[in-house]
Amino acid sequence: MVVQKRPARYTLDALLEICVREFIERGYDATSMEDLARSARLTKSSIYHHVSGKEELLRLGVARGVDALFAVFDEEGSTSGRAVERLEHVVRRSADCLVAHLPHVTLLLRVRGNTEAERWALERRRELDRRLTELVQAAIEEGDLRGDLDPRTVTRLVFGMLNSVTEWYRPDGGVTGEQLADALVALSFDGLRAPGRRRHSLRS
Amino acid sequence: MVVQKRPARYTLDALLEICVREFIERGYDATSMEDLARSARLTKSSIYHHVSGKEELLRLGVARGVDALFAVFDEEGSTSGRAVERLEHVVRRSADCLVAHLPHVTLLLRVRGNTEAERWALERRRELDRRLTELVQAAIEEGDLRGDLDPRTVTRLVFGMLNSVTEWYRPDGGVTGEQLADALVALSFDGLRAPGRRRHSLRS
DNA sequence: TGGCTGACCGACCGTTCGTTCGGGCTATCC
DNA sequence: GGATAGCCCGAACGAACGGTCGGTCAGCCA
Repeated sequence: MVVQKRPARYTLDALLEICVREFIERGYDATSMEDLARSARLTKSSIYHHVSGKEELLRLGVARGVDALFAVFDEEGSTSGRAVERLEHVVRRSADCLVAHLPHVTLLLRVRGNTEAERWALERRRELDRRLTELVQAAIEEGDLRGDLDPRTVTRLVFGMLNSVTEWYRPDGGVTGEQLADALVALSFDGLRAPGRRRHSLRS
Repeated sequence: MVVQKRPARYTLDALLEICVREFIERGYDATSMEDLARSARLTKSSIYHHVSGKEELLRLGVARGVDALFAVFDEEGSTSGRAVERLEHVVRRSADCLVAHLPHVTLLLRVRGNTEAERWALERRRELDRRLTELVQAAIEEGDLRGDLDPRTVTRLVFGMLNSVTEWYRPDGGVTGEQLADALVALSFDGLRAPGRRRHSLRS
């Protein structure tokens, strides 16, 4: 029978939260187990009671980020309706999701492929990229998006703008998640230019 | 008198190029001096003949990236004309510059502030961000950019989209620097939506 | 031709890394 | 109240780290 013996200082999730924060601040490789232990007010060896090692902490962290992002594509708004509406839904909800799971998604977007866990994360990101590209392609074919830009390129740019949010967004920075999602959708679909002054051709 | 004794295998720049490439591939912290030496076909100790240590390689690399980006703001097109035109010039030329100095700029955008050199690089990036924000603010006040979005937020989003290019762009990937710059400017200013279908209000 | 110097190397330094191990403490169960 | 199991600790491990040191070797100049 599993019983609570002594009140544990940490659940796995609580410890993970702290470690992910450290990974983000210094970078995974620059963060030592001592750093993690100090931040959690534990000893190095105690951490091994909760996880098998440093890499598992990374794996658990990025997996949470992956799960959060993939969930957006399973929502009803991402699977039915015109492609352009599905695309808008994905962009908006991805922004929400990014804000809601900021640490995990940030960690996910920083992996470089040095370990098995990181390579798995990179492959999952590529899959997201593929799905987004399909949406853009479909929306162009349905005539709702301009056809003078390479779908692959604009997908990466929109995705890049979306993901760049992890580089600067702070929940207490005066910008709500909804405002951010609005700005992202507005910029992606209609651009910066003031209404009535839009250009419709590529070259100046 | 300084004379060439034996033909040196490396100039500082040539060695730096190799090291920057390694830093980008694995990340600075995950790259050991042994990795660098192996990639340069030198021994560890030989590298210290050219530079004072690992951190100097990082410092030299990011400095080149900083110089390249700042040069854009000193160009004539960035200092005269309407703000919206200066902004477009900066975005377009930053894209060019990013493609032309891809490795150094990529390295610059990855630093996390662990060393003195990295903190200096972060400060310079913040300065670039400030200048771009000023441009956006001015263009809104001149009535050329929509005023319903927070200048700070859209600056960061456009900057983020621009910088995200380092995450995927490859010179041999079939997209020229000019095509990329076109797509970036088109997306930033006019958005994805097909002409004639634009929305002008924020909310759906 | 012989000394000098720039370029490079092999061996090794002290430190820090991620991880392991044995054991101690404490709250619960029988 | 003894046994048990969960949680945590101190000490230490081998490996890998960035960096140092003395020396070798090739080519130029006096």
